[in-house]
Amino acid sequence: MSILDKLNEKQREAAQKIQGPLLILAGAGSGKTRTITYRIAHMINEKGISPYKILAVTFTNKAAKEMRERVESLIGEDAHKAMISTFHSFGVRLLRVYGDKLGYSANFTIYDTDDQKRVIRGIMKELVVTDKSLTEGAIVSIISKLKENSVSVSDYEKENRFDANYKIILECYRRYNGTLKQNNGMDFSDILVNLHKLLDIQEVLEKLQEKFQYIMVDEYQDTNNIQYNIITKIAAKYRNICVVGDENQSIYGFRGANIKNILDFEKDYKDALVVKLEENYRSTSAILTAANEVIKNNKTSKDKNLWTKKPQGELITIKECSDGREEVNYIIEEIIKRKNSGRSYKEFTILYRTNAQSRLFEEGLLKYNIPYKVFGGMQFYQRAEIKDIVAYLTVINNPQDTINLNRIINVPKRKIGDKSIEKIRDFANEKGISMFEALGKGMEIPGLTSGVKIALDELHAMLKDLIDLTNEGSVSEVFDELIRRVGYFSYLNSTYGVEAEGRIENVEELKNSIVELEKTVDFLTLREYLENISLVSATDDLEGESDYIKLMTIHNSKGLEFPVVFLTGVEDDIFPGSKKVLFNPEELEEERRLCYVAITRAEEKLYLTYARSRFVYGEFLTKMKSRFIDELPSEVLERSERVQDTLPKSRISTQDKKISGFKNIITGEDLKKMKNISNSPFAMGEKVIHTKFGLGKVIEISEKKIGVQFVDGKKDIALALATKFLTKA
DNA sequence: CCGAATCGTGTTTTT
DNA sequence: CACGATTCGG
Repeated sequence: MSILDKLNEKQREAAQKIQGPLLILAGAGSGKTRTITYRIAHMINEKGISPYKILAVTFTNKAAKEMRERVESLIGEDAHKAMISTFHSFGVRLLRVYGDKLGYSANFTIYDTDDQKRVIRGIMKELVVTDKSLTEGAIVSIISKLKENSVSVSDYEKENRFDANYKIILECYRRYNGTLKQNNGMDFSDILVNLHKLLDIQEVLEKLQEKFQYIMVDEYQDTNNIQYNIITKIAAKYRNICVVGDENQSIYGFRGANIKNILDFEKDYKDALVVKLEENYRSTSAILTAANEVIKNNKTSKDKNLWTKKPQGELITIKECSDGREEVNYIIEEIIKRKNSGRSYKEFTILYRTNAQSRLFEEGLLKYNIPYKVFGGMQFYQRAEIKDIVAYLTVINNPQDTINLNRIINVPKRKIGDKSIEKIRDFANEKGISMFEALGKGMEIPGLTSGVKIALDELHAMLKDLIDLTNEGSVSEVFDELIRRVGYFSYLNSTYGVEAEGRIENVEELKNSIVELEKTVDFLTLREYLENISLVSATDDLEGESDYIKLMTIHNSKGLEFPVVFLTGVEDDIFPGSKKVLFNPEELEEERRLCYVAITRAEEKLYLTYARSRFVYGEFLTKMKSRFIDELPSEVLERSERVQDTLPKSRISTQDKKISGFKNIITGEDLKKMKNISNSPFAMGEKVIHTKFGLGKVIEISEKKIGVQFVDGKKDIALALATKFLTKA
């Protein structure tokens, strides 16, 4: 009897190969995670390998967590002794320990994309960049790419290129790195860059090689060059490296993932054992046939064909809709139909290419009172009020962090404007102290009014008290004290009016999440907490308990599976996306892999929908169905094309235009109505539907406006416009 | 220094 | 269209 008895033959072959290089090509739904977790369990329990010697790297926290839990269920406590972690958390852990060798102190800040943009924006101002074609976002992504391809500032300088913006980008890159270093901060790429730098230190490298003698990398097709280098270096001594992946699911090229890493593994390790897992346990054969056919069109696809013992199952439905609204209605009808015949909401998932597409669905679902949850998109942590609080906490954790200090120095308003900030900065530079220290010496700073000086003094004292509090208090205590001392809620109330309530709720939700987190560990330090929130991802909190429909991008759906999947907006220019794709065969292949990922999420039933016309960029565009639809084999398809429009086309479109297109244009008719309105058209407590915010309830009526509570907050609507946006529910 | 109005710009995908 | 950034008047 062995743990491995529960695996199929191929899976077992892979799990038994402990020594030497191993490549597992695992098709979608082929029991990849199962194979890895059993392999780890087998190594520890049956081969006597110390769990401390095992390093397993994944891309998302969710995957790491799942892997840990599944190993634990097989062998118990020992599972936690193995290092099962994401690339980034692994890097951060090591850098907390060894970062001083690279000039960082252990409390370094992790900067997200928004922070990066802010820094670049500042630098561009300094450099007086006039070229409008250069956005901070573009520069941020260029810098990230450079970093993840191990091109340092001096390497880039040596390239000495002649493109128009080269010099500007080079200078941005240089100053950006300087700024981050000065602030004791790292961006996501720096975590990898610095981890890689650590490995150049012989003593550290040897230590790690000796510690992690058995290495596993999940989703290997998504590794970028620097991740590849990191893994290669650590594995170089013992060469016990097992990588798992599927070249057909490489969908992160835009962020530097290099599909060659997996394609060339056999060249890198000539003695590698290659195991292909092709039996799929997830989907019906109709779905697999479709997936196989689509991916065949890719040249980079290795020879691999998914098969299943399952029957064909339901055909795949292709639905043509006249526009986005009909697409929504159709999907809702199908959901209701299937719900009535026994399915529950949580079995349905709506997938789309871009986050912006979620809106229409949200409106529709709200209207029909169908519970749903959107994953990803505008994230909780990106909301202004949350970012404010997190910025405060970040400064408390790392007072050297001037970038976050700048964010909150005048929030709430303390009369410290741009001019004053400049003076403080100059003073700090001159004295060679940090900006935080300068706050404490406000009285000595020339050119400030006395009011500002007092404000600085108070701010400094407050932050200092809070820093002291972190030594004895828990994160939630610091949090409460912060809110109280800052007077944050009254700030929200005075600046956001009726909208404040929702924002206060968000802050409270943040507090709750801290309390929840604190329950799971002995003692949560502020540093650990901040690290935790900067490394979480969109689907990390996906739990299967509650009964709601899931909405997410295809990217976010990777690694997940759902009984019924609606793949929406399958139109040229949306999926495959932008026109650039037409000219770039590599990008088209990536889009096709994305399509493959989407199809293979479905277990039992798959729908593909597209619209003949869609409202984008503020106007109606005529759309063509995606080329991917033509790549599907017709024997597994069922077309649900409308035979005939029940309403004349023109009427449909003008109606729609009225609702979503020109809702802000007021006609003579409306003006007449406005004059006649003497009272609110809606009663207190009445349920209403807003064209944009969906279902809401009237909770306030005044002379000029009515206040409506929507799901994501309270909004004010001018009485004169109320009938235009609102209808009775 | 602050708030309001205006102008301009932007759309993949995310650890 | 919708958001953010810039600009102007107080």
